[in-house]
This record gives sequence, C-alpha cells and structure tokens, in this order.
Amino acid sequence: MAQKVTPMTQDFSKWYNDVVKMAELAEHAPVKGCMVIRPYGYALWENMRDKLDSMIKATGHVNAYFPMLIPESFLQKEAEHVEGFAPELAIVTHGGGKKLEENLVLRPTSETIIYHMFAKWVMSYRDLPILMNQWANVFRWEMRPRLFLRTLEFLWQEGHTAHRNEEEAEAETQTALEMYREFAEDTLAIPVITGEKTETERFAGAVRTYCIEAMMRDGKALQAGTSHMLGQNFAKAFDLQFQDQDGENKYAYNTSWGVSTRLVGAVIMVHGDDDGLILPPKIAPHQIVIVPIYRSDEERALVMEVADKVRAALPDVRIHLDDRDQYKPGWKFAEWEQKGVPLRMEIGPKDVAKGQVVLTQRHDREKEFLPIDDAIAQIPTKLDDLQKALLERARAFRDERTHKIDSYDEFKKRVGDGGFYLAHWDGTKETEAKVKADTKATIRCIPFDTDGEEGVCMVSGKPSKQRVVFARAY
RNA sequence: CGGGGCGUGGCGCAGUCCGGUAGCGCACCUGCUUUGGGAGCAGGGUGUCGUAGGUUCGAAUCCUAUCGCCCCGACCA
Repeated sequence: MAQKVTPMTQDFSKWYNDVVKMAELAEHAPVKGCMVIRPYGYALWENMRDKLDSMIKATGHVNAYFPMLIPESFLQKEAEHVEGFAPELAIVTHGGGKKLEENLVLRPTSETIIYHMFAKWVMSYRDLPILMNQWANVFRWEMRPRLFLRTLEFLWQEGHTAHRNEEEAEAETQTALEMYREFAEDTLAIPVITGEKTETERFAGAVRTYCIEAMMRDGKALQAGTSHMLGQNFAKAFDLQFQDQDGENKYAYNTSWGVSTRLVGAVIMVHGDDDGLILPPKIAPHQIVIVPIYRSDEERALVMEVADKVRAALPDVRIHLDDRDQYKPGWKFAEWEQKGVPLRMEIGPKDVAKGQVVLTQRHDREKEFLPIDDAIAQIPTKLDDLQKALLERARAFRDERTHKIDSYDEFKKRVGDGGFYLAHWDGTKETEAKVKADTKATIRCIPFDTDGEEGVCMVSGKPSKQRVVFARAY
C-alpha cells in the first residue's frame, strides 16, 4: 500500500474503489461481481453485525439458519415475488454429476423457504408470533456490480416474522425500522430519513415497504435498510395458517426486514475523505492506533513502556500498537489515515521525557499534546465525542443538500447536482416514471417526518398531501 | 444487453504501430545507515506475455477465434 487515493471531487466512483482497495476492506474475486472481504473489512462488518445482532435479540427475536438452496418451485408460489426476482436468480441445475429433477436456486432472499417451514411449525394462535432472524449470504445476479454496494453475493441479516393480525405485523415492521434508524445513527453515525417506499419501489411480494435512506458524499441517496409488511401474501402462498381463538383457521401476517454489507459502502461514502476512510469509533476495528517513535533500543524500550501502560489502563478500548519495525512513523500515519482509525496516539522520546502523548483525530486532524494520565482519562469520552461529531457532520452535510422545491423546471436543472429534493407528488406511478425518465431521479421515500403541508404536484399540478424525497440513488 | 478499457514477475505498467527471444517502478529478500509525515545506498530472486489455432527461420508484437475482468449506462439491497 503505497498509493494515494483519487480525490473524490475528481472522480467519486474511482475514489470509492480506491478507498476500498487501499484500506484493504475488499477486492474483486476471480468471479465477476463477487468480492473477497479482507480481514480489516470483515472486522468492520463483524463490529456492525455484532451490535445489530444484540439489538435484534433485545427486541425479542431469535436467530436461526435456513439453507442456501431453495427449490425453484418455491419462488414461483408468490406471483409478484417470482416476477421481481426471476431475472436475477442463480440456479443450480446439476448435483453429484447428474441433472437435478428440480432446479435449485441460490437464495436471493429467504421468504419462501422460511414461510414454508413456519407453516409446519404453526398450528395455533398460541404459536404466534414467530420472531426470527438469520445471518446469511444471498445471491442476486446483478448486471452492474460495485464493491459492497451491489455484489452478486452479499452478507446480510433477514428478519422474518409471523403474526396473528395486521396490526401486530405492522407494529413489527415499525419496530424493525426504528431499530435500523437507531443503528444507523447511533452506531454508524449515518443520519437517515425513515419513510415508506412508493408502489414502484416496493419489495416484490410486499404490501408496504418502509426504508431508511442516507445521503452519500456525492449527494446521491443510498437505501440503507428496508422493512416489509408482507400482509398475507406469503402466508397464502405457503399455506401458513393457524387456528385462532375463535376456532377459525386464518392466514398469518408476515414481515421481513434486512440490512446488508452494503452498509459498509455507506460508511465509506458518508464519512470518508480524500485521504481515505474515516470510521466511527463504535465500529472501527482499531479505535486507536499507537505509533511508537524511537531511534535506539533504549528509546524503544521507554516508548513501549508508555504504550503498554496506556493499553493496560484501557482494556475496553480497541487499541492497536503498530510495532512494525520496517516502517517509519510517517508511513504508518499515512496508512492508518487511509484505513480510517479514529484516533492516533504518537509516543516518542520527546513525549516520554515530558510525560505526555500526542493524540490526533482522523476526521479533522486536530492534534493535542496531553499528559499521559489525562490522555488515558479522556480517551473514552473522546471516542464518544468523535462518534457524535461524525454524525453531526454528516447531518449538516445532508441538511445543506436537502431542498424544498416546487418548480419542476428548477428540479430538472438542479437534481443532477445531487442532494435530496422535497417536492409534492400526485401519488401516481405515471408521474414517478416521468420524473425518472426525465432526470434519473426516483422517489426515495414518502417520509414519516412531515410538516403536514399540503400542496400540488410539481409535475402534474394535481393535489398532494405531503412532500416526498426525490434523489438520484445508488 | 449497448458503449469504453484492460489481460505481460506479487501489484501497477512500458514494450505491440515497425516480429529478432522481455523491461521499468513499487513490493519482496540480504547487509549497512536510518526512524516526529509515505527513508537512502549496495547486492539479489521473481515471467508457460489470458487461452487456442494460424502466418513466419523466428511471435508479447501480425492474422483468426475464444475466455475473462474492470469502468460507464439500462436493472437492483
């Protein structure tokens, strides 16, 4: 790793690829559209996964695992679902050297197999709700892959639940969505807009789809998580029935919700800068990197003594001591900046002599000289502050690029610059399609958070109950 | 599927037009000097030139076919 990252203003897409590569997060696998997640990238994902997993469990869900191979016929049982996913299925036709009697698909998502199993497990209303989650890989044969954002195989969690009635299912989708919002903002330091997808953007087979939407540094939107109210669509397709208290057999209501390794891409594109990655402390594989500086063995011993003291005093902080002898400090500074470590501690002979250490923040380069004990005492707070600072910085960035707009002519001129555009919409697919055809922008969501202002559609002039979020998206 | 690009030591590339038996930078190994913003010098190892066929005394280079990947668009978490 001795190269520089392409500046994001020069070529955002190249910047992104450079950061992924230079920070050693991932690289292309020999197969088109697939990626190898390298240890540093995987450690980042693990930190994200572990936090979200604990939140999923805290809201009453349990983990399970379903197989990757699904009978092709299962996908065909729900009409919209098969239509939505058929074009991007990877299909296994042979096994053990023989052609299979029935093709198997590599799961693009697991509704079908999970509800097939739920149907076996549910007899009575007393068996409901089922609140389940799985961490898995899924395959979608996308035409245009991009590391982390859209790979043929990706890692995710998918929550799947079954309920007695629509109210309970609806509440569940909201619980999941709120969990995602909290996770994005508190853990990833990514501010998100919560809302409902339009019919066009809805998940194949869902009654309603809710989402969290984030803004990347190039002003484009990224769907960061979705939560679907599936109604009885899948229950009917898979005969997921239960006998209710009143003695009648009824179809259950399902929900499903997921976030994926795409979130790694979101973290890169929300926080990064021209020097590379910037990681929020809560998910950074190394929260602090210690770079020791020394000439002689004697100096080295003195410096390491301080480094050891710091590490011993902060057992709960993820501290990495970069004691590689083959690199000079300057090289290490540059490398850890590319890798986005939130806080760097330099300890050199001069510092040892003064009883101090040097702390440098990655996101704003602020440098401080602190007595060793003060540094130790302040570090936990500093990490919290850095976490908040990143969220606030991202929020300010997004808010500056979020505009109310009423004129379609103006919208057409400006939307290419990036940003979110809050505009009135008449609620029709036709208008949505026209905007997309004219500008490549889509309705990211109908936001929950609205001031209740009514108006007229910027395109058709027909009445509109509220503004929706238009943007170009990944 | 359209448009563009690229396959040559581990990585990034030059060499291809004009055929002559493969080179540069980085990385790596050894030694010495270095270490507070990507160190220096000296020495050293590394290749079925994507694949197949053809032309030729001779092919990384010319011809034909083929495979793969990347980037930009249409489609998508």
